[in-house]
Amino acid sequence: MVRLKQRADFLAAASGTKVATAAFVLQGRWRGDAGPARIGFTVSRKVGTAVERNRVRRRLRDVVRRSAADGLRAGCDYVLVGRRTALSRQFDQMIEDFGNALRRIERGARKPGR
RNA sequence: UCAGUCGGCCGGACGGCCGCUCCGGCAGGGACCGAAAGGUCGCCGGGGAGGAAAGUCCGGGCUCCACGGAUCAACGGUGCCGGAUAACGUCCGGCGGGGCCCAGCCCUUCGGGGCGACGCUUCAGGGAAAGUGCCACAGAGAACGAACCGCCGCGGCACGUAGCGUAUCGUCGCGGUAAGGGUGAAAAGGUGCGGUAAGAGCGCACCGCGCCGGCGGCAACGUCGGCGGCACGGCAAACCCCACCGGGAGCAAGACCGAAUAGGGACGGCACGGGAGCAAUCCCGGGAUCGGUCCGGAUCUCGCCGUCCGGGUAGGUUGCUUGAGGCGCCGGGCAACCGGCGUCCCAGAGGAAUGGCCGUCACGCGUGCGGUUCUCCGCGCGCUCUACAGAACCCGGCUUACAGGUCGGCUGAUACG
RNA sequence: GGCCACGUGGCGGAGUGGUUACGCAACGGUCUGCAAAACCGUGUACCCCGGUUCAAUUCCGGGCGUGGCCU
Repeated sequence: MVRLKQRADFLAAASGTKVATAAFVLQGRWRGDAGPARIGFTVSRKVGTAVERNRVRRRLRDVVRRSAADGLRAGCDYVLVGRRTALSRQFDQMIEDFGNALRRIERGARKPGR
């Protein structure tokens, strides 16, 4: 899994297509080159203490890792913004949420033409 | 055995599947990203959050800046004494003060009041006779002490009671007085006896306070004796004085590598800021330097292209974990702690690893059913299945948060001997 | 990670060791046919816990919260 690390990449992804689910918000942006898909995670301080924020990020990371082969398109950047419900939501449920969100990103990214 | 309190220690265990990161070893050949610096991608073995990692409240190491060194001033901090320590506002031991309990002693109008060994507990605990300042309201008076009501004496008035020169009461004036009332957070040594017109350290006893001296102790201080009759209210977490300590910033410190773009410098070529004018020249701007500053002035300069150079931003590498280190034994010390010997290497991330999912068990909590006088026992279900909480350069402390377990001390209750 | 400020009624915002200004808002009244404006009046606060002091919102210590800077 290639991670997003630069602040500028996060800001660019935030301007792309967004899909909200119960445990996270998925942001996607087509980067325009042939490199591998990159994933970034954002968990703000509003979510909770450092322990809870770490746990949210780790669970989301494993959600992506378990379904990475499925819907990720090369040349795209994705950012998952964690929410507090990611602490307690069923893990299988979150994997399903992620798949659905990816398909909606696909349609949404094509429709406006960018 | 149970409960409370204080202190120390621990703070889930085992297993399966899939991952992350660092170190060592083996391969050392390529592939990918990037303009470069550099980074990513194998196999095997091993390591991988805390007692608070937290708050950032103190003290250091380390790094840079300033600096020849020292002293003083300013500012900030600390504040009984001794010790521990690299250092500290921390820790240990002692001293002193306050509070509680109380053996006992003293006084008593027999109601009570004062002192108080030992014990428990608590204290940011230098100096208020160097100075300045403050002490609201109430109260007569709040800090070179003060007469409101009182109390007492003397004198005048009035002669009402009594009575024939005095007593008592009333009133006015002068004086004495800190016993009593009242105000207040605080009223100028306390209690008792004597004393007195009434009172008063006026005198005495005990206690308190101050000064001097002896003795004990490294010291803080204690104790004994004498003197003073009391002169010295509180606040320094008010200014301040005294003693001691402190240069400033912080790993986003700092070091190295280093684009793109803009800007700087040097050299070369063309051109010589804008306007008027054929031109000399005049007018209007911008920038730099000079004189301490402003105004004013003087001098130099202004564009384009190319090559090279240095600083430096993004980014990357490093700093980055062996340290006032852990564990064990022995020795010293009341203790904090110190010394010696042996042994071990024990997280190093960087949009940030140390995990995700699942199973079994232990424990706890909640709940239901059954047994049971209760305590409790058995079974089932639920819990993010665990409290507080996540290293960010590293140590020593402090403070704050914390389910539960365990060990020891003390106090109390109950049962048995 | 580090550094630094600030918490005063519903909101903004002064101030001080001794009963906290002021403005807006709210409520009640006067005025009006009804309202607005104007005028009069009322209520509501010193973030929390300890300490110093006779007395703390103020001084000191600790906690909690909010905001800013260093990139």
